[in-house]
Amino acid sequence: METVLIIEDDSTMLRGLTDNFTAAGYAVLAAADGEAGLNAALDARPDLIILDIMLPQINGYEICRLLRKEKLDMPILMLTAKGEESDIILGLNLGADDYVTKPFSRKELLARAAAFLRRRRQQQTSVYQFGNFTLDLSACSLAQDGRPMKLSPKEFKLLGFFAANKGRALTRDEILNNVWGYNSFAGHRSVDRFVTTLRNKIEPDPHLPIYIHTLREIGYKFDPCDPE
Amino acid sequence: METVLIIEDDSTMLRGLTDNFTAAGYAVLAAADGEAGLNAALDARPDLIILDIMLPQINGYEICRLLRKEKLDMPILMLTAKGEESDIILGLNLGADDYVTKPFSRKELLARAAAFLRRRRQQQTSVYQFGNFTLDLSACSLAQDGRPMKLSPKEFKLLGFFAANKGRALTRDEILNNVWGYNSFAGHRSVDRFVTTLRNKIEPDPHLPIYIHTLREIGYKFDPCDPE
DNA sequence: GACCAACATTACCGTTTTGTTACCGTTTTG
DNA sequence: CAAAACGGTAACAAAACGGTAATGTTGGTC
Repeated sequence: METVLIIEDDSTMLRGLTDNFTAAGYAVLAAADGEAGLNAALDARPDLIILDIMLPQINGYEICRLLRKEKLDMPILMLTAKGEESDIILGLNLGADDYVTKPFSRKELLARAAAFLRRRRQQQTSVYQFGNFTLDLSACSLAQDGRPMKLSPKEFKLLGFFAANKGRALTRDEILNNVWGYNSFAGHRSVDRFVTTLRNKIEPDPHLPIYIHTLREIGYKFDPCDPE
Repeated sequence: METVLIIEDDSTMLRGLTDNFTAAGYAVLAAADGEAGLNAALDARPDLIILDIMLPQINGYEICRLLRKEKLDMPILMLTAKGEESDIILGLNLGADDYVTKPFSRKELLARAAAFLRRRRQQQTSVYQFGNFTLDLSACSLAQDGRPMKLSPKEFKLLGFFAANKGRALTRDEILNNVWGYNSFAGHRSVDRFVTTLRNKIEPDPHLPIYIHTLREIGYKFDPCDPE
């Protein structure tokens, strides 16, 4: 889960923001002053920081500068009552990524935060782990214990579909439509054949599959946990 | 130099922004309507886009959506007269990175733009190392063990694109759009041919590539580590 | 014009992939 | 229990795919 660190001295505001972000599905770290915030950032390495400018002791600008000096490069979203142009520019120049002035809409703040996190997520690849296998869709690679394995295009697509639907019962028709495509003429048995070759490549014992399970009369189910 | 594309239909505003950005040391591409903007973006691949929402024909949201669909991931800074919260959220959800409402301070806009470009610059290197090769994009040079090698312009661009996307599976379409340009008529097989000539120049054994790997049915992957 | 380099396209060829079939053992059904 | 249904899988032929040499095209230089 993605973690958001909120550094804000106004306790009402802090509680409100915490509620907003937890409700939106983030893990929230809250800090009421600059020092606590700085330590939390260094310690927990959150994915995003919401940073109030007006703080006791160390102010927001200073925190921003220190974080960047420590080579922490998560996005920082600054929050302030001031609407002064020069403040905004100062903040952005110190390495902040965005600037929102109070009073602000909670929804807008959440949307801005989500935009940063989405961008970050885009940059990292989609990887599935199961057993001692690592399936990386964006790199188009499968590795067992770090050793790359060779799969044919269809085998790869099929395994990708399985991994994306872990634990779900999949009919042959569903599999055909998603892996082969809607206007493919491949017959049902083709699925079986590819399941066999996949099993031969990834199952420790292809006759007692622990990843790809057969569901009689239905189809198959990919479930690394399920021993049945 | 960094290129900023400004898409804005109000000619006074467009001229003003162009002046601001050129004065700040950027190369500026200006487009007065959505279609021109879209083509300019696809063609020139600017480092940042300033995008007005209210445009004739195609509106800003649509442009934003289309750009992201084409896998262009440069920062997009939206510009609008509307201050509606729902508009801002819509824009950010469509893949925009920032939102500034008119009237805005020129300095603030420049500062926000600079913040994005600074972040981008941090992330991207212009010198790539792989094997005993050194590829320097800004110097437009490739050297093996310090000895310079000659590459044709397209070979160079292709290798640069590979290096910038190390480890990622690249489809022929992606490669064509990024190396050949969006409105090139080059066919898919042209990619193959250039890969062959590149391999002949950089691979120890072109038949057993260790840098540029073929991904059947997909395209290619540049991965100096991956032996497969 | 002759020449040349860069580039796009084409055609041919070897290899890999893939859909199907057939046969077999197992499970379900009546 | 026997028949039927079902899935596993080896074998095979057709199709798809990528490597690459040859060919055509363009644009620049002498």
